[in-house]
Amino acid sequence: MRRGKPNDPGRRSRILQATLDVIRSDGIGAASYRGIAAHAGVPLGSMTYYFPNLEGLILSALDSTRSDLEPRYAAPLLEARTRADVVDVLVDATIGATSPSLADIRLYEEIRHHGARNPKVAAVLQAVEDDSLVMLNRVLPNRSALAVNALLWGWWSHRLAHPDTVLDELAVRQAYEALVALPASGHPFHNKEQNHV
Amino acid sequence: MRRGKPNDPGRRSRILQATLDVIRSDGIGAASYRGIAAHAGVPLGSMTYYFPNLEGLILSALDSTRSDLEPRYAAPLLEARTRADVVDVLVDATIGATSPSLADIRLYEEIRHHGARNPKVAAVLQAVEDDSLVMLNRVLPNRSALAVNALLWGWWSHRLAHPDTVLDELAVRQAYEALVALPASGHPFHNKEQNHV
DNA sequence: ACCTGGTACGTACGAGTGTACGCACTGGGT
DNA sequence: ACCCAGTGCGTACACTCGTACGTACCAGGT
Repeated sequence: MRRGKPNDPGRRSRILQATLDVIRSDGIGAASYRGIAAHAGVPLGSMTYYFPNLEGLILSALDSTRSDLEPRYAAPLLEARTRADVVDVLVDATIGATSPSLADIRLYEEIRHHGARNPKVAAVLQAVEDDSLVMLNRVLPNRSALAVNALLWGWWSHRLAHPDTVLDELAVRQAYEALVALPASGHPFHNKEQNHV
Repeated sequence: MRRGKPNDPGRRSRILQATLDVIRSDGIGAASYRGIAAHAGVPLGSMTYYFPNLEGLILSALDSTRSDLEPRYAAPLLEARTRADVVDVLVDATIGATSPSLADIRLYEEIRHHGARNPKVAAVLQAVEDDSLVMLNRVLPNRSALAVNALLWGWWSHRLAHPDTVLDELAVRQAYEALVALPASGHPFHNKEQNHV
């Protein structure tokens, strides 16, 4: 065993990755120094060296998911021109190609779950949500953005609770169409534009 | 200390209640035999006597929330005559008088959270969700019911993630109105009825 | 050639956990 | 009067956990 050398340079990030893996598969509650160390193939002493306390490690790992989430619908949303395009992006993010895997949804669930009690995690959670709302606000009236954001999480959460059933695409699509067509705040006139069914 | 006597007859249910209290305030992860025993004012030995293992205790406690959840909008929903009534009930269940407290939402969160990993809890979770969907299906087309159910949870979850901000009632109402007005499956005709803005 | 500061890690401690187990005590049957 | 099944509980064991701490090792300065 060789000590002292400026060893494995990617070790720190490997630990972070292993932390996310463990959280994804077994939850934050199962994220122990020893378990993560075994998963990452590093000795226990390395863990406390790079991350002096466990909470810091977990927070770093959770925070690193922010950059994973953003591209989920950031790019497609910016390209969306009509409201029908926006609906397509949302449907896709809910059940299509750009939608998260069940493991990823579980990971978001972990963040929400711990955010409800731990203020530091709550900050991460709000940051993620705000990123998402900012994206939506660029292409939707504010009320719609809020509702769409809530519904998106509702669908994901539904998938998690019913892993064996698949959501009907038409039901998902029509719901988004209805929300996207909501009038902007303060101006409850009927909008006339491009949401063909 | 008096032993042997058929003691406190309500002890078993007091333990269950204390379990829910602990879970509500500190989460399932903090639900230990010793902590619950202290909270309920019973000795540790009583815990393992009434509930030989911890998982059984937690499952029993979670399952007992089913009867608390149902009346949340069961009765009002059955009285709803028009779709506008349904919207009122939903808005109320989201942010109004019949809406759950943050502590209760946290409790549902706990159930969802553990349901994603523990099959027994998943069964409890699906039962609760199915109860809810059955209620909604009585007064709404099936597609609407699914979307409404997802959105309701989305709103609640939003409240949990943003405890300091209050949801705008009009935004909530309009979103439900849009979903409630969705066409029934297979018949995408425009509906003509009573959803005044 | 010696020292020194920093990196990497092995180990041990104290706190907390679920659960097994055995003893104390009782009310009812004989 | 005795016994005994069953209820209620105190205690201890085996284990896991986060973290503190000492030590081995190396590069670079003097």
